[in-house]
Amino acid sequence: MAGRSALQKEKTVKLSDVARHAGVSPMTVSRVINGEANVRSSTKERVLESVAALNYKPNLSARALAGNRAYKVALLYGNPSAFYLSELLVGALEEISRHGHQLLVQKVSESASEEKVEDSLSSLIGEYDGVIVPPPLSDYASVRDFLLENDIPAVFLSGLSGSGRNRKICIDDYAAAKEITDYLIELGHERIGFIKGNPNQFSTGERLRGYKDALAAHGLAFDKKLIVRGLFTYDSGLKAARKLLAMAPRPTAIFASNDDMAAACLAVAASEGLKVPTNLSVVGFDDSPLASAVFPRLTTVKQPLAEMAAGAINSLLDLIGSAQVVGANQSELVKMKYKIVLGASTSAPPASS
Amino acid sequence: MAGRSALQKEKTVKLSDVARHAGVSPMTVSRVINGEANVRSSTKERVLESVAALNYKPNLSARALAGNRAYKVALLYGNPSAFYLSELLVGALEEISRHGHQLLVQKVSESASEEKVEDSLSSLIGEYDGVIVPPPLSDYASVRDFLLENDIPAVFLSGLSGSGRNRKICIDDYAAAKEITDYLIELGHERIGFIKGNPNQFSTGERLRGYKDALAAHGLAFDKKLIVRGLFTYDSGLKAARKLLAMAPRPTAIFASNDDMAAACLAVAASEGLKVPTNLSVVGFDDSPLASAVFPRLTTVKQPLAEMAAGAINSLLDLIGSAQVVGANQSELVKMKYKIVLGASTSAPPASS
DNA sequence: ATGAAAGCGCTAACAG
DNA sequence: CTGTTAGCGCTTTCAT
Repeated sequence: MAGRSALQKEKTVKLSDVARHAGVSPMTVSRVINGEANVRSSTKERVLESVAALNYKPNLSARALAGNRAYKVALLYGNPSAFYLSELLVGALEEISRHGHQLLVQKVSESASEEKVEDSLSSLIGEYDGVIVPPPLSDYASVRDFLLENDIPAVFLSGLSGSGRNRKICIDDYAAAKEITDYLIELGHERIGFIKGNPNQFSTGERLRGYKDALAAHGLAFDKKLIVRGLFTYDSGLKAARKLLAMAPRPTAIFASNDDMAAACLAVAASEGLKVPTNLSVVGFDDSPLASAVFPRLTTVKQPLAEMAAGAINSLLDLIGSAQVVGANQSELVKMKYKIVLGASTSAPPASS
Repeated sequence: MAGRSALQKEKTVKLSDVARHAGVSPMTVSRVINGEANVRSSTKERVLESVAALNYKPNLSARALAGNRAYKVALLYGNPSAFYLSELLVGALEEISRHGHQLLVQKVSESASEEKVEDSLSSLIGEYDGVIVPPPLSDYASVRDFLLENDIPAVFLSGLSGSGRNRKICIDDYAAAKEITDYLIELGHERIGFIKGNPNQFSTGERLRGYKDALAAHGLAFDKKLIVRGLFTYDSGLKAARKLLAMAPRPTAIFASNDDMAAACLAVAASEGLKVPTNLSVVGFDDSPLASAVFPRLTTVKQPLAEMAAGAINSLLDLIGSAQVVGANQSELVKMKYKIVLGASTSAPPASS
C-alpha cells in the first residue's frame, strides 16, 4: 500500500525502442543523442526522427550510472540574498533545462572561518559535474583553490578571476560605479559620500575605484572622510548614513554600494527631516526589488543577473565538455552589460551647495 | 582531454563493500539502509557499524534506476517572489538533505490560462516522487486536480486544501489578519482602509475576513468603500493607496494584504506629505526584507516560511512512504504559528480623528 | 530472516 | 562508421 513510486504512466520509451524503430543498434542511438562525431548524417537523421516519433527522453539515472557522470550542476549559495539568488535561479534553470542537466541549489555554510567552508565544499566532489559560484562565495580564495585543486569545473559570478577549469562572468563594477558617479557630478554634486560594501568582496574595491576615478576625472578633490564603511546590509547602511549625514558640511549626495544600504540612507534622511532628492541625492547598486519599493525610487545600477546565470550555465557545460553548447563564450572572463536605472532619488544639489 | 567527469577521487564505497565488511549479503545491507522490517536487530547493528566505518553513501542514480523511484522532490514555483522562494528553499534544502533525497526547483510557467499550467505540470510525471507547491500555484484548482488525478504526492503551502495524497500546511491567515486589525483598533483607529490581495488566492479572502471580523468584534461599522483592490504587487499597492488617501474623510490607517503593497502606501503617503505613523498608520503582511528596509519599519505578520517548508518536506516524505520520517505530522492540514511584528509604522490616530 | 539471480537503461571499451 | 559485450550500483523477485 504505502511506499513505491507514484509518478508513472505509460511505459517509458527507452534507448532500445528507439534503436529498433530506427533500425540501428542502441549504441548508435546513444552516439547520436550525445552528439558524438562518428555517425553518418543520414543515420543520424533517421535516429533523430525516431527519437521525435517515440518522444524518447533519456533516463538520467541510467545515464549517470553507466557513464559515471552526474548530469548535475550545483548552484552554490552562502549568504542567501533572496533577490540575487532568485534572479540567478530563473536564468540558470531556464538555460539548464535545455541541456538535459539538473540544477541543484547547494547551501554552503558560510561560517566565520574559511576552513569550514571547505568542509562543506568537499561534499560536492563526485556529486556534480560542475558548480556555479555567486558572491560572496566567489570571493573566497579558499573556495577557488579548493575547486581548482579538485579540478571541479566552476563558473564564478563576480568575485575572483577564473583560471584552469574556472571561468568568471561579471559586469564591469568599476565602469558602472564611475558612470553613476559621473552622473551625480554632472548633476552638480561636489561632496559625494560613499558607503563601501563588504571589504572581502572584489566588487567592493572596484566600485570605490570607480567613484574615485570619476571624481578625479572631473577635477574634484577626494575627501577621505566621505568614505565610510558598510557591509552591504541594511543595518550597516543605517550606521554609515548617520555618520555621513552628521558631517558638516553635509554631503549633498550619497553613493551606497548597494540598494539595501541606499534604502537605509533614505530612512536616515527621512528620520532627520531631509527630503530626497531635494536636500540629498542617493544612488544604490543592483536594482533589487527594494530599489523600486522605496520612496523615492532609487537611481541605481542594474546587473543582468538572469542572463549572467544563463551564461554561466553555458560556460560550465562547455567546460565540462558536455552537451553541444553552441554559442558558449570560451573566454576565461566575460563581462556583461550593466545599465544605469534613473530613479527619483537624484537631482541637482540644493542651491546653497 | 575534454569531456569526462571531473569530480571523483577515492574509489567509491559500494553496497557490496559494506556487505563484505559486515559479513552479510548485499541484500541485507540494502534492507537495513532502507529501513525494512525483516532484519534481526543484531545483524542490523553490525551493518550499521560497517556503513559508518566505511563511510558508505548510497548512489542515488543506481538506487533510482534499480528501484524505479526518483529520490527527488520538486519545489514548484510560478510567480517567483524572491523572498518567499528563498525562505522556502532554505528550510526545504536543510530538511531534505537529511533524508537522502534531492530537491529540485521546477519552474511552472504560469500563463494566463490554467490549461497551460497543466502542460508544464505534466513534465513532472515520473520525474519526481512528490512535489511541494507554494502559492500562487497552490491556489489553482487545476494544479490540485492534476496532482490528484496523477496520484502525485504533494504538499500545498497555503492555498487549496489537501486530500488524498495531498497535504496542506499554512498559517491561520484569518486569525493573523484579525489580530493585526485588532491592534489597529485598540490603537484608536476607526477608519481603516484595507487593500486586498490577488483575488485568486485563498489567503486573500481569509485576510479580508479577519479584518471584517475584527471590526465587528469591536462594534465598528464596516464601510465597503474602505476596501480596495490589490494584486500583491507594489504597483497595485500604489494605485490602491492613492485611492484610499484621496477619500474624505481619509482613513487613519491602512491594512495592506502584504508588505509590498504596504511599502507602496508609505511611498504614496510620503509623496502626499503625510507622515507615517503620525498622520497614517500602515500595516503589511509577510515580514519580507522590504518590511524592515522601508522607513518607518512596517508593523506586519511574520510567517515561519522556512519551518513551513521543512514541515512540507517531512509530510511529503511521509506521504511517499519513503524514509523513516519520525515526527511527521500526518494530518491533512497543519497550521503553523505566525507572529505579529511591531514596527514603527503604527501609532494612535491623529487627535482630530 | 537472509541470500542468489536477474536486470533497471544506459554507456565504455573494444571489436569490426 | 557501426555493433557487441560488459557492467555501472542498486533493488527487485524469488528462493531458502
